[in-house]
Amino acid sequence: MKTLVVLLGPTAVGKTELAIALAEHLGCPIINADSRQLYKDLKIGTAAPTEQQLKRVQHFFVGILATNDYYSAARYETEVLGLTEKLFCEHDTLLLTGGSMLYIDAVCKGIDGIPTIHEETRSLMRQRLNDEGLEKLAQELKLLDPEYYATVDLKNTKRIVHALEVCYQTGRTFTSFRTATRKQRPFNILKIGLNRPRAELFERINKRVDQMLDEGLLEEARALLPYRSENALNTVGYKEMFQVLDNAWTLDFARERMKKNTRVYAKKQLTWFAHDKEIRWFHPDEQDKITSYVDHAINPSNI
RNA sequence: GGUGUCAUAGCUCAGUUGGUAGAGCAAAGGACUGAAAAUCCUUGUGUCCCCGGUUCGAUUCCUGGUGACACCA
Repeated sequence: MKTLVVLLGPTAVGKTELAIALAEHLGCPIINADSRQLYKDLKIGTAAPTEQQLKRVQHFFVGILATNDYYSAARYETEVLGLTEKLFCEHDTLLLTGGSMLYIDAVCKGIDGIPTIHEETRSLMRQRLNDEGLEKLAQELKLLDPEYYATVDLKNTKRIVHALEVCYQTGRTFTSFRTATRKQRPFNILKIGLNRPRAELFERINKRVDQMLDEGLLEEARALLPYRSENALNTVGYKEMFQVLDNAWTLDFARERMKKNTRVYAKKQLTWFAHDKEIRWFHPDEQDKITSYVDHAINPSNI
């Protein structure tokens, strides 16, 4: 039986290095599950694997997108499943690693087939939001999809607008697409979570932000300035750098905001992962424990 | 050594004409289905420096102590 080992955890916990060690141990490639490392020009700010690391183990889904490429969790699901089908012909085990919660769930559990919204619908709704306001759109959603209206967070613009977009484009309720059924996968999934005591994690985050700035994050961001409105750049680190480039913030202020926002992000990741009872948690220093856990899980008779 | 000012949340501070207190930052908790590093929600009990005194009641007023800072010697 084939196994997909999923190595996950909050940002800066130490996934990349451990993933490479584990992949070398298993003799398998790595599939990236970090939604921002997909973009080829977001290197420093996403702590993407280095050239050297990429040489040690074959990586997939790293640096495959241009900054203005559209992408989504659903597309990721499809593409990763396609890739695993091929790779499992040559490997019994594959390693998926990253911290994008929704992307990981999309691969492991699947997400519902909600249609992609056309650009004209999208810009129309954006315009209406601008002209009419959230309150009015929410009332409209109440008429078109009362069931979703009853559960949606009424202050969350994105959710309300997206549900309306789906209603208008398809002529069906948004709810009718939301089956929340778990899809079966033709392989086993073994989830390994990496975590550290909060103080230790935050210390690493703070240090890594300083390191990113030393490595030239500001220049990386400057080069991306023409694309600043792209979703790919709605990302911790780049947002703060743009404030500096606008002369709105000092570099030191941006540095502190970046640290704070990264900490908040790490906390969100942990909140999400906490619900997943399939995850077996380890400290990143417990490499031996992790490899023997994986070895045993992959082939129980082997120990 | 003398005089003065200050001591309140993890930090910087506000405040209580005496009825045990609140901002910013930091932090904590949560939601999440085709933009997810996104988007959105919630959360402030702390020996009000310490020992006494006055008072029905002191973080607030008073004596003393301790510490910090400033000025004068």
